[in-house]
Amino acid sequence: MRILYVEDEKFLADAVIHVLEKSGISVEWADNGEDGLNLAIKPIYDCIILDVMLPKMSGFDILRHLREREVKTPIIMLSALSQAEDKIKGLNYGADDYLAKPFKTAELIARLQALSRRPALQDEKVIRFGDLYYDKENRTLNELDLTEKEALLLETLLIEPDRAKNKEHILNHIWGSDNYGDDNYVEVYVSYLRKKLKKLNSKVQIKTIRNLGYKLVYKVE
Amino acid sequence: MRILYVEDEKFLADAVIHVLEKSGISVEWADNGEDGLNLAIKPIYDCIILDVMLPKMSGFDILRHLREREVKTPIIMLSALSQAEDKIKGLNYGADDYLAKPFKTAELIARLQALSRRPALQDEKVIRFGDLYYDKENRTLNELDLTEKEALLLETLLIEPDRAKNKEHILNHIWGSDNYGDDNYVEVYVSYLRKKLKKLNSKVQIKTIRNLGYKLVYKVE
DNA sequence: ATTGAACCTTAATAAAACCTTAAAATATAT
DNA sequence: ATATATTTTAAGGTTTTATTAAGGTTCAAT
Repeated sequence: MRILYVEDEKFLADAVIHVLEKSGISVEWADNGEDGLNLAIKPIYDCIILDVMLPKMSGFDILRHLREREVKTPIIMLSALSQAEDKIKGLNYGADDYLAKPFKTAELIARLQALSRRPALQDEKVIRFGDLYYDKENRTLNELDLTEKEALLLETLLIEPDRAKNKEHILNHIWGSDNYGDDNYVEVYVSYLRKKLKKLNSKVQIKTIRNLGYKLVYKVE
Repeated sequence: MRILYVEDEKFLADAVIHVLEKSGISVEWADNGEDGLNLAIKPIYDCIILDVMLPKMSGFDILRHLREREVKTPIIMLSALSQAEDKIKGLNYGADDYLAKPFKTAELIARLQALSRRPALQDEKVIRFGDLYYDKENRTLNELDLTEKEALLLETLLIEPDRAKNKEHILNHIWGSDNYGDDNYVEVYVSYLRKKLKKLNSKVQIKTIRNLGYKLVYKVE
């Protein structure tokens, strides 16, 4: 997935771009409204994320120009003002979604994926996450081979990596929804996968959220 | 699109319904607050339009009840009073839009469409309050993990944060209504949650209102 | 000031949830 | 057919969280 991100706060932009790229989303960045509009016109993006308050030209203005020229790229507006009024204004001008600042990047990713319909990463041959490099085709994680179930577990966790997955979800994904397997299956394979992550000296870990599920985290200290 | 319209002025209602249906919007009508609430609870509407002044139960009351039960259907408030105060009140209680009477039906339709366009905006995964950032999905509060019960307590307090919740209410919300637990459960978890707020250096506090309950406050000095 | 009720905090115990390991069963390759 | 790898099962251990209980503090009424 390839997106355009128009945002003038460099600090925020850096952080967001970092996370998005980690999730396999390729990001182009413009730090003002004019550049943003010029890029946005090109029909190469799967989605455009527009901050409202921008130098030279506001997000609303860009939005209006784009819709006037019938550029159909899905657009998500970002604004510090969570007022319903602003929300309405953006949506009336033809934005597809609206997110109030500050927002959780997981939320942004979820909405990007909702808009782009096809669950990203799904058909990628290779998935990067943190210092990990998973090759689906060869079922290798960095220099280690994974078994089938280990690989399926990893793939499950790599779909929307910021979202925790519960055991039932994982069971369905690996053993099929008919099979009402034991939670212990999951625990065992989480344990196996953790062992391999450790062996790789990866900074990626599988975090347990009690009663809720598991998720991948990239430990940056 | 299917909507619920709660309005006691029959003459107005007829006219509005007529225009909406002509635009392909299917409308159900309730002419008083009580019926309105009973219908509104059903998660089958794309939007609910609430008049403020209603027999038996005001639009604000309906709104409050709905948000308390975590009904996420988008809501548009209608009021003869275009007072800014009323608008703020409605939006604070969780209305998504506000329209002053008299209004043009074209305006209403535009707003209905704006609201229905947004994809699943209603199910917020993240709740902000003051300097707090609660991520329901990952059960994190800013950078800290919460346990299940802590999270449930916080969620309870975050529903209509301006209203104090008494211990019984909290017990029901966390331990279920059948369980007639000890008030001390609540006190213990309030204490735990306070400890985490302190650790976060948050300006949000849990205020005790003796004999009445607890509420969140955002301390701005 | 004294008192009792409501509330707070903390620590211990109990109960779940989760983790790990290894043996048994099954599948796969040689 | 045998060896090897993987999956399933099972058991026991570890950790986290929930509950209980006890003693302390605050508050408001007298």
